[in-house]
Amino acid sequence: MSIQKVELSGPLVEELLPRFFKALCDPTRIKILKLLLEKERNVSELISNLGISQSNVSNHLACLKWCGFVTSRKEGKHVYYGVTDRRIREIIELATQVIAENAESIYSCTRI
Amino acid sequence: MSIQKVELSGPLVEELLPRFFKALCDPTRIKILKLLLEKERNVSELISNLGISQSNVSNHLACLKWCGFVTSRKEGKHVYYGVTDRRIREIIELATQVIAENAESIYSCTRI
DNA sequence: TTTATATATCAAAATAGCTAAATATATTTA
DNA sequence: TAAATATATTTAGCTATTTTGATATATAAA
Repeated sequence: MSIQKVELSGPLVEELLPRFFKALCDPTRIKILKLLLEKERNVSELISNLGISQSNVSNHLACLKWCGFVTSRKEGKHVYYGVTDRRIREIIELATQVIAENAESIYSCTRI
Repeated sequence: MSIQKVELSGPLVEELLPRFFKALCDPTRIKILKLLLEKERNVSELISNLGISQSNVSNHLACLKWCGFVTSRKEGKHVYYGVTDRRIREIIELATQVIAENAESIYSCTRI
């Protein structure tokens, strides 16, 4: 696994960054990520934890997997999902810190 | 400036995290943030850099300011905006690293 | 104080994303 | 192999967000 050269500017990154964060801006996907940051879980476990429809969970998982947030492995009838990239956790932790200091204004923001 | 105690779980964070990332999931807002990470700029400078309507820029700035991503100061007729919280840069840099390693899949994702 | 410039706000049209139901596929068990 | 279980995909309706145009406000210059 070689270290990638990261180009912080340029059209590619400007197009992909919003797509990346789009994966994080849905309440259901955040709940899924937090459950998967605790431990690996299969789809059924996620469904019962979240209390939402199976197709909804699968759709969100497909999105998270496609964009590299989670990985999956098949075990019999079940498919287990997990968060492998430690930077996902870091990003969520940093965001949580900023939120802690701006909670009221973020909560009251009607523009978003 | 005291260190905040960050509660990583709980309903508050689960509600506010998606709102926080919503601010980052729009292409125009990302472009604005990247311009402001370079240096402080006023609204007119942002308009000419982005090539979009004035009301659009102002709307996005209102959103970014409300949620604590940017700060503003008035100087005569102009209003200058800037990014003060270093963690905003860190979050975008971490995301850029992950993107660099998943560029193709993120680019091809039709679910988002 | 009138005019021009800079920025903000609001509402409506256009667009994008989420949810759920139906259906498809794959694996296990009977 | 048939039935049951687990997960994935597709589509359509619904909802939320973005953009734009019109209008408002505030400052500076004439």
